[in-house]
Amino acid sequence: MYFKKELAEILFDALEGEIPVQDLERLIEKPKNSEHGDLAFPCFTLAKVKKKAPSQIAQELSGKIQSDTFIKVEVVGAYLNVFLNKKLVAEQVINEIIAQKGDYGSQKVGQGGIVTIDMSSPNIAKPFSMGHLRSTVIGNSISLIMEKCGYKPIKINHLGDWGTQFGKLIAAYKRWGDVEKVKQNPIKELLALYVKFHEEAEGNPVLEDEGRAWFKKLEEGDIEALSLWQWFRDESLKEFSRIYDLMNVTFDSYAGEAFYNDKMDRVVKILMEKQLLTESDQAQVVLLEEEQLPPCLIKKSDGATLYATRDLAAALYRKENYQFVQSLYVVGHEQSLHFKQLIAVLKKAGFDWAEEMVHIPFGMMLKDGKKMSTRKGKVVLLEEVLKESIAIARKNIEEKNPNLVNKDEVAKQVGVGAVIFHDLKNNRMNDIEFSLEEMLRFEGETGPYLQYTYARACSILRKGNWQVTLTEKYKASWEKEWKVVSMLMNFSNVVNRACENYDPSQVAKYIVDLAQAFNKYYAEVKVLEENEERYARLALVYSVTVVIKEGLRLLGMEAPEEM
RNA sequence: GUCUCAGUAGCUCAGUAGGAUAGAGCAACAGUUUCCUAAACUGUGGGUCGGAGGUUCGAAUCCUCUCUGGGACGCCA
Repeated sequence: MYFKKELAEILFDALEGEIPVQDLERLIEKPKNSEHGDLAFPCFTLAKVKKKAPSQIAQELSGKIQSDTFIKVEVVGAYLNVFLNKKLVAEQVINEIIAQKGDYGSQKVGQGGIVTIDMSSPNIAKPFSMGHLRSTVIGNSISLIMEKCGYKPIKINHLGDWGTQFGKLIAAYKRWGDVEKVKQNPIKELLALYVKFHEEAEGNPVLEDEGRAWFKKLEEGDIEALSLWQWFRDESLKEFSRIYDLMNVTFDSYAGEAFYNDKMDRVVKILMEKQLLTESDQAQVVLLEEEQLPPCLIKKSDGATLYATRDLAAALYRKENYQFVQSLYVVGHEQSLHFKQLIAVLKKAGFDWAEEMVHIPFGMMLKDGKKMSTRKGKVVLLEEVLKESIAIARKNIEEKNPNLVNKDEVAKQVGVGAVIFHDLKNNRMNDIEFSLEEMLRFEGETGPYLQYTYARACSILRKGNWQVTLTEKYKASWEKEWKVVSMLMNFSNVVNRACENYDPSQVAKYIVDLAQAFNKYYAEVKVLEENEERYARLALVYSVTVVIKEGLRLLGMEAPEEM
């Protein structure tokens, strides 16, 4: 809210400095009910200091608020309800939006600081499931929001491209694989080989040894193993990038697990030098008793490293390579303990910057109330869901707007938008029960609803021949527009809060509220009616399009001008 | 067992660093297109905010305990 500080200062003077301005500002709130004005100041806490009844204090203060911006003050019980000068404020807000366009709501708090974001991170040779969707979509939106707040995000796709599983995959391919089949449908074919390997291995333990042997060869740099691994990786990545393209997600780095292979000895050495390693059951661990955490496993009893070791190496590399001010990990809540341990180990090793690392957890995609398992093949594939969603969008266009020119493009934007928004609209931590029906709902609080609102607004602007002009003299009281205006005013606060809390749902909910307010407005007000307020109304409609479009962009969604 | 997340309308969820009568969407029912795209809008019904204590002028929100469900807890990531 723009004017909190201003009101706080006036109250500060009125109270003759008895209470610090910051405290006053914190007490000021936005009333839920618009009848209670635009800002409210409850006087309960003052009652103790002043030793007077709260309502009496409110009464006394009300006389002392004189300002062009605060045009009316009402006392209701212990509350001081303050009303803004609608004309002054509305025109200020709208001119700001017209001048700044997409930059409206941008901030500088980040001061160009680099923030690495570990996100998406699918496993090579495995399908891109709905589970990976969350990390991708949440991470992408956080990167956009942080960028808007002045940070410089670096998106890192920490691919699962190393491990014993690749030995098994190579072994399976050598036995039953077919070049052409893999080329045609890489992930499906590789997954089939992987599944077959496990099935066969149950009755034939030789296979396990074969798999291990191939992974050993891979680690030792065997040409054949390495080239097969490279090939699987390339093919998988090709398939993943189809999905990323569809969702408009890009990465600054694809350095995955394999990348850190040669960087782990150093980590072990550092931990050894600092005497943090302890032997336990032939394995090397870092004890974290003082931190009240279970020990962190660094080396297996056979000397091999583990994912904690790899993540430590990655953390070091990222700090040295990027000099981040924050390092974010958008990874499921199941791994919360792992990240606590990771940060604790780094701190113990004397790396103070470990405090700049933040795990951003999120709830799981559930199927029938349970975690989805890749093993049973019952996993839901993201690409199929997206295709289905696009098809439904396409069908809707055919029904509702058959004359639309670029139907395929719009269907893509709407279909993908529905899936993205469904994931972002709620608190990250909530588990999501997978439901196609729910996800592909296009009415109510959904992505398509927001895009539709935007398209309608654009349509009005087209019909009204709206041209962007600055500092036009408006002729309007802004009474009916006020609710929308006050929401537009709040945009930067919302962005700010979303950034501080790494929470895209704040933005998502805000756009829904804005869209609802706007839909209500133009359902009862005829924007294009020829009278002296027409220009002001069009300016408002334009402002709404700017903010909705920018809000959607921050979620990673597109805003078609017609649909 | 320890740690952790969640529990608000039939369903899915909001509830802004405790505040004024607890809000949306979906579903149900009843309406709105000679009028800017009905993917919209209007109205109706629906709640012991899991439970019990406590702090406070004031608690869905903070503290303690408790119940229910999810998840994690050394050689997978």
